Amino acid sequence: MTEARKVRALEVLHAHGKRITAQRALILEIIEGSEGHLDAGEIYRRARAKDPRISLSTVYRGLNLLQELGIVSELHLDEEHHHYELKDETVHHHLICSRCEKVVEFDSSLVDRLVSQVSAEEGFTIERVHVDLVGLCPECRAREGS
Amino acid sequence: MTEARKVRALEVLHAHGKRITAQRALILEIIEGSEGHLDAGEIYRRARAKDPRISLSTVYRGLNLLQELGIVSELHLDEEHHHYELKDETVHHHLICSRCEKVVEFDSSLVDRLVSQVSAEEGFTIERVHVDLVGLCPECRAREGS
DNA sequence: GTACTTGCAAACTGTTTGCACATCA
DNA sequence: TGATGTGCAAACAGTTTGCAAGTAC
Repeated sequence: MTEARKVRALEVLHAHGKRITAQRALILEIIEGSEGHLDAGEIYRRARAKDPRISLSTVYRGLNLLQELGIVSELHLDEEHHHYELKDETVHHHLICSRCEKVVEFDSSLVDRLVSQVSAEEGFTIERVHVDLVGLCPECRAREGS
Repeated sequence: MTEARKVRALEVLHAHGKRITAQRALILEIIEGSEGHLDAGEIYRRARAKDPRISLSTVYRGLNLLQELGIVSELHLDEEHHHYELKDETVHHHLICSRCEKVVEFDSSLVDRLVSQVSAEEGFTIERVHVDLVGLCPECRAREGS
């Protein structure tokens, strides 16, 4: 099933006249099987475990291509680097634990209401919506004591 | 009035045993009189217009200090660099024009409702909330035609 | 006077690019 | 075979740091 998404992604590559190389398939596989939200460095590290000869620039080029074709999205969860996830049909936003960095996805109709309200008030035509909530996840809060 | 905020900021500096240098005052002045949301490079450029001898590292160090003391906040409006604004008592979020890069601040009680809802559902204790809506501002939409 | 700040240059991190070689269709 | 993709090294942008000289208090 998650496998099906990878196959679909590879078809999109092919449909755009791009080659399906071992490296690209590997990058997709890693993003797929990872709860998403990895950064390029981490994808590179994991890729090297499977194929020690892959280069960091190939990872970046692969991610950029996948992004152009709409297969993955680039996130800006923190200030320092980009993170990537498989693009999903369902819109969702991110809850990020400030201690363990875990990312949980959520969606809420309140977001849509917010967008309608703000766009009506300010006259913007909204194209993209980013909602990131940062805080302690239940596990870290428990561990935290207090 | 906006002047008053700068004075207050300088007092905070002083209260923390930090010196009030011409460079720090200049950085504050620039952020103050700028509709906010400048990045370090732009602050540096404007600072040099007033004091050609200021260095980029001084700007970065100043911004980091101001941030540590809670006087300015660092934003991540786009992927590439940090932006800074004077920290305000009132919470607000950002509407960003994808064409002219203009930033409009907004707030809405729907955001608070969203936070309560999500934190109740997922068990997170929310510490920070980022809502960024990206789209065309009214002016750019008009100019755009279509 | 002395601790804090600055300017400069050099280091670092994340990301992109030029180029020769490899490779898939 | 010819267009595409890869690996490597070098280039970049944004940001940070070490150090000697300068400055606020």
